[in-house]
Amino acid sequence: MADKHTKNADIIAVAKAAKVSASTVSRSFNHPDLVKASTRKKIDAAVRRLGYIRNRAAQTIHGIRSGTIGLIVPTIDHAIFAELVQSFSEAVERRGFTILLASHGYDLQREYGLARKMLEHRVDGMALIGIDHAPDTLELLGRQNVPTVLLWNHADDAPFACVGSDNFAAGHLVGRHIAGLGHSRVALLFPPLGGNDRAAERRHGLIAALAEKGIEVPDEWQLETPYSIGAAKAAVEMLMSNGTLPSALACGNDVLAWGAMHALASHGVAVPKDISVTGIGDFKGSREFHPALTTVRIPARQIGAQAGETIISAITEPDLPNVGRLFPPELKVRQTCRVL
Amino acid sequence: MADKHTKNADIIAVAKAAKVSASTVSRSFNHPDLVKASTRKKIDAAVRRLGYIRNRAAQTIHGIRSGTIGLIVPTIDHAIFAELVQSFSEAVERRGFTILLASHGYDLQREYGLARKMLEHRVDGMALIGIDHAPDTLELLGRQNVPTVLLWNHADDAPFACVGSDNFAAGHLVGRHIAGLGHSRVALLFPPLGGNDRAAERRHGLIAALAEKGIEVPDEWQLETPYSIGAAKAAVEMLMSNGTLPSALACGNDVLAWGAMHALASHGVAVPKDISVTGIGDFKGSREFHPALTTVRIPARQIGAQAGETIISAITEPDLPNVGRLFPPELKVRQTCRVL
DNA sequence: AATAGTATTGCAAATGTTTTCATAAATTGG
DNA sequence: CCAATTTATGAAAACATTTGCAATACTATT
Repeated sequence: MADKHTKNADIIAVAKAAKVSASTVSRSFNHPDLVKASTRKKIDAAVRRLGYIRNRAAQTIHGIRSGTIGLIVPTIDHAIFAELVQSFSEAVERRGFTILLASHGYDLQREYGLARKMLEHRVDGMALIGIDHAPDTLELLGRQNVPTVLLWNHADDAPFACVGSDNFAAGHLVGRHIAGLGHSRVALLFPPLGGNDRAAERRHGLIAALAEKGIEVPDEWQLETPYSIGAAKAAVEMLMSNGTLPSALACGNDVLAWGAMHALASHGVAVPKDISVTGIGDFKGSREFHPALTTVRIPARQIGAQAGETIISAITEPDLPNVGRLFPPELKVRQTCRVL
Repeated sequence: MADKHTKNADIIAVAKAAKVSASTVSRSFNHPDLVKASTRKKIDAAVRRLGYIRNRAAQTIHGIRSGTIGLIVPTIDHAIFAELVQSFSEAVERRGFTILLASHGYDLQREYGLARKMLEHRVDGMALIGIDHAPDTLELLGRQNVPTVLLWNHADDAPFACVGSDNFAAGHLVGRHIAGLGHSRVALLFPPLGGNDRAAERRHGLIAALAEKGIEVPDEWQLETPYSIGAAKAAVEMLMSNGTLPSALACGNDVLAWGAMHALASHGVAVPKDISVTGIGDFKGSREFHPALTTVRIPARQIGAQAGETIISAITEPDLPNVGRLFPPELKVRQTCRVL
């Protein structure tokens, strides 16, 4: 163990140890071709001997990039964003960037505060989930002129480049599928819509598709629960105890659908024989579920990876136009729906 | 929109706009009680007008804390660490810190590189998963004298404070439970053990408990698959097609158990009638699963939250001894095991 | 009204780098 | 072997802050 009271080495200590100037040390890191091989060797030796670690903060105040990207998500807790965070982080890591991560719990005002904090850290770019944000947040990001990308949802008129799917279309896809199968008595299980434009649009799309076939969802079949297996299960158990079941249950995402299916299974209600169930998302595990979940695929890994590429290129090539990308949702018909 | 070529305001611009010196502006942020209320007002107005955002990089090179904590996990992809990351991040956010997040995919050499990068960013503290790390990593952290906490696993002789559970005990708990139920023909489903001391210890504990009852696990029943529902399902399907089934299947974690149960269900093998299944972890959803999964609870949220507290206090009160905390694993007997 | 004390502010140095410019050293061509 | 290049290095300024110290402006006390 090095003794505790030694200041950690700085570039000047290295310079002294290698008997060169600080400039040379700096150059040997940033433009190695400009320094003689033998000097570089001496420097490398000194670096190792002293355990020197460069100070990015000091670089950053020169306008050099901080090498960090701010990522603010509603939550990391669930399957929902874990995959996205993972693939996004892998993509930016590959280019030498590191992620500053924070979550706001679907509170867009907290999101603003977090965005500010990330700007204080001088992140080189920002990634947010969804298109709807507090006006403050949008103005802040615009004014500070930080490359920004919006993930998970997509719209042409969004305030920044979007990399995501069309959530209205995703909802519409399930709605049309269910209606097409002949279901008219359908229940909805969605999360609270506040601060969650993705869920809101899915729901709109779903209801719109049903309406096109003249189907309406009665109030008592419009269930709302937080994104959690436990809450979904409880909600569906409540539904079961309250009289007649619908013939189909459309869930706002796969996690909700899993919870619903567990509830149904433990009460001996067979899927799809007695009731059809759909999710949205196609999370890992939905295909393997028994019965395999009919859902709409929103390719989280691809979105995360692409978003990483997009933000990196916005950072490293600021002159290129910063275009987003739409990953169209895709209906995955599996085993949880039957024709009526 | 502000015009793009205006430099973002710095503290001097604010000072000019408020007709005071930069020192006063700085003081008004850091020691507001030292500046007259009226001056503070002028400054605040200028800050708002110019959209000034403090530059933490510049503060950091003064030895002021960066306000960031490095968190390096094997992966964020699965349920496994998502909950932990979430609760850890909430805990440190509450104290005004932000997380720098990276993942190494169970490659401890990559972990070293990531740790280095985080040190370049001058994180105020570091959190790693597990106790085993590359010697380089340990030496680096020790030498740089960065408060460090090890998550998820626990040992008294660990190189840094641990906040986690006893994974050997966790494995032992299931082993004893299964053996106690009269099972002697048991199969194991575990992830690759390289770079994963948690899984390795669970497995040891499990095998030790079985051995105490004279039970051995034949080679062909020692299954290994990555942590994924899909891979687990495939492995168990393979197992089913290869002759006789064991009477119990002990899985290295709940995700693996879910995959196994889906495989069994889709082949009409009833749990627990035809085969008993156990997990480890007690992830969200395991209790709601149908049938409810018998597993060992490792309280991810508590561990994450406590680890957050621990690292913060190690940072803000460096003189206090940096002690960890053990969350003992707890057997959750539910519906997936039967007595033989 | 003068003094002592306190509250407020500004100046300048310091933090750890990078970079521009200038200088010194080495190499090349004749 | 000298001049002309080219290559390698160092000095100093710059980056955006904070802070110790000194100076100034108040307030209260007599």
